[in-house]
Amino acid sequence: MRINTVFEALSHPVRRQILTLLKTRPMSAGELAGHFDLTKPTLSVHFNKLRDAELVAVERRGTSLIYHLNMSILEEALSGLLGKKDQTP
Amino acid sequence: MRINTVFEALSHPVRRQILTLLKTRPMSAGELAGHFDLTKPTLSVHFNKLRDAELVAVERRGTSLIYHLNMSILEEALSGLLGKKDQTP
DNA sequence: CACATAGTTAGATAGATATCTAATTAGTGT
DNA sequence: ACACTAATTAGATATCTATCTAACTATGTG
Repeated sequence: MRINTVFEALSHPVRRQILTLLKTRPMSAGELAGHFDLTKPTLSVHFNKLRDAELVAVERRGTSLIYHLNMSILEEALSGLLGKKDQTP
Repeated sequence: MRINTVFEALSHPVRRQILTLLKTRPMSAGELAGHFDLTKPTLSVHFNKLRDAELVAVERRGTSLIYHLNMSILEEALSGLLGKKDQTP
């Protein structure tokens, strides 16, 4: 896990919005793109950065690519900043 | 709290390192600058971004400016991304 | 196989970010 | 008032980031 890659990925509002959208359920690239006033190639670049950070995982389903949220990386990165190694609640 | 400002501030490794240094104790601008291979003006810009995001607070002590960590903003921003409004442990 | 659909990659460009040197402000002491 | 130290702001520049259009890849269907 590249902590720098994770925080860079989180630094753009569109990418955080994508993560928020994926909190409800997995979505295809096209469906996600429909929520923004940006072209598909632009969104595709954002998807790549999220994937590089492992904040999302991809699964092909026919012609569609389905993006899934990966919460655990988010938690890892944050606990890295916030505190000690093991902080059992 | 500008969530965007907070995440932008967190996106640079030097700024995250500054926060980590401040976890142990408050430090002056000069002392913080000593930990990096960058000029003071450059660090000063980083301090400003952290202050804008309210991730740190400043207190003047004689000719020195002492920077303090403000954990709560970090937690707020993160819980905003991670989950529901109130997630009492 | 030809075509349509979903999505990505490539290349170009405008705008934002990080960094430096030089100049400025603020506080302390002589 | 002057000099000294700590730190900031200003201005310039190099690099990085986001975005677009155009071209390409992959999958499914008649």
